Amino acid sequence: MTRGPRRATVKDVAALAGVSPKTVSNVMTGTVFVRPDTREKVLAAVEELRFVPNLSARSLRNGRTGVIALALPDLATAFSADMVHRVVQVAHERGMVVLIEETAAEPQREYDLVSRAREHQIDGLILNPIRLKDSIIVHDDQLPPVVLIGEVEQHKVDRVLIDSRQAGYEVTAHLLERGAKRVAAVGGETGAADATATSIQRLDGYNRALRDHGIAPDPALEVYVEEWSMVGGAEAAEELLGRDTGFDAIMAFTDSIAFGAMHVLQEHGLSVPGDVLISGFDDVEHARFMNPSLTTVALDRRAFAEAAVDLLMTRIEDRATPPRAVAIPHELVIRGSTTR
Amino acid sequence: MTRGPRRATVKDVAALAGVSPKTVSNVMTGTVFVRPDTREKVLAAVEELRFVPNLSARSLRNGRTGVIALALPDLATAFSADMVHRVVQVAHERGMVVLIEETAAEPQREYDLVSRAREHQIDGLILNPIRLKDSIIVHDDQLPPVVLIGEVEQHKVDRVLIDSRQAGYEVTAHLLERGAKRVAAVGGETGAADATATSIQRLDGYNRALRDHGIAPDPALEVYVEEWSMVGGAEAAEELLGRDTGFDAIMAFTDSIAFGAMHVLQEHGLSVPGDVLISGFDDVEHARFMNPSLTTVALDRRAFAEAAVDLLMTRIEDRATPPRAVAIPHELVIRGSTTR
DNA sequence: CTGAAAGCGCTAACAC
DNA sequence: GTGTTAGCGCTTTCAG
Repeated sequence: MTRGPRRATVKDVAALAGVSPKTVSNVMTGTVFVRPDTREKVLAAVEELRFVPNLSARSLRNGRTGVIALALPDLATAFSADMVHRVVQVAHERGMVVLIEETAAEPQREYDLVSRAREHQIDGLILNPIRLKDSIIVHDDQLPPVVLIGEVEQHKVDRVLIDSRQAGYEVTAHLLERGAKRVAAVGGETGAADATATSIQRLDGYNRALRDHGIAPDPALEVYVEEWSMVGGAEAAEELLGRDTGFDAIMAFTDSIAFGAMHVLQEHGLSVPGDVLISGFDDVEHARFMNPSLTTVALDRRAFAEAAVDLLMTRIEDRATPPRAVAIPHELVIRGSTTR
Repeated sequence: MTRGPRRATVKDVAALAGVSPKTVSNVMTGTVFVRPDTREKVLAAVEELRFVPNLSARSLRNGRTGVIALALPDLATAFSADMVHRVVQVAHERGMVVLIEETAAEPQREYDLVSRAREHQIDGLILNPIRLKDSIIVHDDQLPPVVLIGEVEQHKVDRVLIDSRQAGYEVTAHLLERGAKRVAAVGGETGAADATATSIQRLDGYNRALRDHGIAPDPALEVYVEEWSMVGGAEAAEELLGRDTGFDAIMAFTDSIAFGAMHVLQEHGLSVPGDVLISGFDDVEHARFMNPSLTTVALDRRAFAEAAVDLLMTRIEDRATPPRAVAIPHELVIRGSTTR
């Protein structure tokens, strides 16, 4: 390995500025007051030597790296993209940088991240768990600072959540009130072995809405989608069409699922919203730009990211703080896909 | 700051296993052969102490962190999301982790990243420059390992590119051959102060295609889009409709622009592809799922990410290697938006 | 193949 | 306010 020219160190700067290394350190970190003229001398030396502090050394000393990790199941989804975008922005405002990890392809990685966080030299972790069972969190006695995002049922760890149960209720009720009689729920199944809290809660809201409107649930209207993507949504729609259930609305568990489903319906000559009403979840940017635009559940993702980062930073500061949960409010955004 | 229990160190492991720290190190890094029984003893001690090596210390010693940065203008776009996804996957396969940075909101950051990479303790940087002028790269004598991605005109640095000029030619020709007479180019303008290499090349291909088909370019058909997003595309379409140019096709510089434009046209009661043909660039996943699906220029993004990561790793290994450019082939994918 | 000692660059603790 | 000393945890000499 070829290396560049040797870097200047605090010692070099100190020598040139005629001060001690500690003073250089004080100037660089800015935590202690330094007399202006000394400060100037140091800065001049820093400039001349193009001194850049070595963060590895600093981390080794003070135990903090200024790096947090964001671990999401699938980075290719619009929701993930937006989360990455927001978290990177917020973290940067707080003086931290963000390491990205993807967990869906390799479930073991989720566990690995939690248990070996320190190896990766991250100060903390924001995790959207999919396979992570409570046991992993609970059984590990020395967790790194972790914030869970999503609809996790887990009370020992900081988390940011939305009330998916209520949201699921609201969209379903909206579909029903717009005249739908046979609303399909497209996403996870409560019964599935890997049922996520998200699935369970959204489906629960859906079922309660049906009940409140005097409609009996029909298992044929519940479609399981393995991958919550457009491809998954498309497959689910084909499945649904094959079942011949006479559905007249789709309550999709994510916008991506809704997009995929809508595409297939339209390919089959069905009109949205003429023949079938469709709703999504997340309000990703595409929702506004589809044809028709998509009714969906929106949440303030900036607030979501801020809550996650801030919870994490508090936890990093004080590992003993009792776990907190922050709920981000949601809002039903009604658009063309449910407006005839 | 509250801390967890003290972590085990190589020393502790060495003591428990009855060997020297160096042997522990040898076992952990796996670079040297260690006698199986010694190895076992060490591993047992590692297990018992739940020893996790401290990467800051390791970095401090060997100058490498195993972290690369990926800096993109806007993380919220589908193209970015997919790049993040791929780069994280490839990097992970190569044993590296990825730090994400966003540059558009704060152009200074681009310079900062290049010039202060070492401070951030990254081994190298994959950068999709937008504002970065050649001067910054050229003038800095001690660059960190950098790979530029996109259509950068820059021969002193490793880069991964696609032949946007040729691709621009091909889509435009396709539009023309499908009967369009008045093709609008929606993206950047060559004349704009911040014209990017991407704009220049795509527009150049567009102009050459027009010429080869005996059509005179019309400045009224060139629409500048500041933000290459759906919102930007929507605004551009409004602008184009306002200009009353009698356009019958849109060659959008990205899929997102195309989506935004298509939405507006359809809102105005125009049919795609009936009244207007539309094409995009990038082949993001949504392209297939729009209504109609979008004709676009596809490139193998997995190959793109692999090329970027591999160039970077080679550069990290040997700073003296002459700069290389890898071209990723593209392909015109014809879909509903140009099929009547 | 394994051990001992030195030091990567920085800052916490303590002097002054 | 600033200097001195020591050491964070690891790996690289260099011996053996």
